[in-house]
Amino acid sequence: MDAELEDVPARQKATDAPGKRQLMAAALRLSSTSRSLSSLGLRELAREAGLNPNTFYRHFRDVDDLGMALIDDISSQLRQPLRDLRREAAARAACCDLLRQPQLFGIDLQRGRRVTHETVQLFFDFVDQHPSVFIIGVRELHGSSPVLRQALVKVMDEFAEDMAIDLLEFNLLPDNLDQGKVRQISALVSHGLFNQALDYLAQPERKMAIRALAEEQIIMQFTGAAVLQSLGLLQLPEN
Amino acid sequence: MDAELEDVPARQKATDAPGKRQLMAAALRLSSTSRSLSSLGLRELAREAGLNPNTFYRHFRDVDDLGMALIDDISSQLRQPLRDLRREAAARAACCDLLRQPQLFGIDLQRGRRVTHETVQLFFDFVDQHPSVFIIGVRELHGSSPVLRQALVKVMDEFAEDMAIDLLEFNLLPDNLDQGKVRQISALVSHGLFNQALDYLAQPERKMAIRALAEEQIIMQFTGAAVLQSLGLLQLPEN
DNA sequence: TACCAATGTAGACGAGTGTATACTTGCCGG
DNA sequence: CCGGCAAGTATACACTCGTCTACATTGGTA
Repeated sequence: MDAELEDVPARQKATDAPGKRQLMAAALRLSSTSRSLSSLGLRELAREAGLNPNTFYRHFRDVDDLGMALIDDISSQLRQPLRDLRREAAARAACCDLLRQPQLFGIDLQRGRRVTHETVQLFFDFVDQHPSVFIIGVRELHGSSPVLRQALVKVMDEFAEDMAIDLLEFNLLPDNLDQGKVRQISALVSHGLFNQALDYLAQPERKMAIRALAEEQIIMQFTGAAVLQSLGLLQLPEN
Repeated sequence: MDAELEDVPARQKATDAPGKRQLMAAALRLSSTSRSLSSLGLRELAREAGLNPNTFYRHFRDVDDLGMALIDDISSQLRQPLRDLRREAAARAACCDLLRQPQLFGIDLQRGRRVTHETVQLFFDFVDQHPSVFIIGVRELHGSSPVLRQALVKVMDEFAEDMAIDLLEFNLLPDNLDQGKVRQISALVSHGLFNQALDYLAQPERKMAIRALAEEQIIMQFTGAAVLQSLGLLQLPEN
């Protein structure tokens, strides 16, 4: 039944009490198959974790509190690994062709497509390896708890921020696109990717198609942005 | 307190029993301020509607059933009006300049931007007038009930389909973009718009910025698609 | 050794929930 | 006028929920 495993690396969790870890794991398990985290009962969680209902009180104030702890955990599981992998991939793609060949409006399409491809594959591989994390994350991102929403938006924006930094560092975009605009477009791309993660997991038979679609969507956005910027027609709002 | 009103036009609802209407209205009211629809209690609904709990059984099997009825209603409230408004706007934008001036890769940027602008304004005006509908819709779109999810995806895809038809009819895209690709891009745009509707409602102070951002995102996508297609570099998956 | 804080358990309380059965009311066709 | 039917109500039962108070076990530390 439980073939996921989802090896929880337990960075700082090692210092946490076992009950706390079990409760968080139970929340992840339940919310991926059952309903949204906010609607999970304190007792339901404890039952799934094989603990006494009152043990919950020892570690969390309420379910939202557990949600925040879970998001902190998710964030630390996601950000650094994904970032490392992406930088590695970008470097790999960059070293293969030392000569930049900007074909179009200052954008090097071949290299951009290769980096995009690697990034997208990386992202969805990660989704495949941590399905519950993304299911609960995207669910709560559109859920009813403002606290969790805000925390998750922050996670996504950090991801976008990392992406923007890489894009600038590896000169993947035309020079006339300033930092702010790169950041905004990265945010759009990031939001898009996370949203598609749910469809990706819900429709295993379309996995490859969704990957390709996401990839093409990103290419379209960056190409469009570069072209419009070159023509002086890009009108992004300041905030 | 309840300054929304959201004048429910009640197309076919007029034939429905008053209790049924009250229950659906209550669901809309509750799920926009409180939690997700799936986690609403049968009794909670009835209480909000000022009815006996058992009245619920007269009209619905369970909460998901009510959700489906609600979505049917939402769909009929949304599709035709939005479509009419959009066609009207497109016609208005088209008649102003009879001469097409394809500036770039077969795309008429000025006209495209104008139509996009009108469409986006229309859409978000609609969101402003029916906030609860969009809150509950987007919530359940990422929610836990597969039935509701599927129904809502259908609504969004119908919206995309209408948009694609208009795009083709008004020749807003380069001729070399075949119907399938227009449909796919429309789907991407549609999904993007609906997803942004939640942020839009959650952050009233950023409403104008979100509108502008959505607009620019659409322009970027279509521009990118047109440019890539012209270069023979558009690689959308068949499905 | 004795204390103590952290962790987990036990049992019980009132409130709220989904559901079943049975009852009332208003309406409409014959 | 009457019988049936749909809509809504009343009451009751078993269950789950969040929370409270009290108790047991552990490990470290003074």
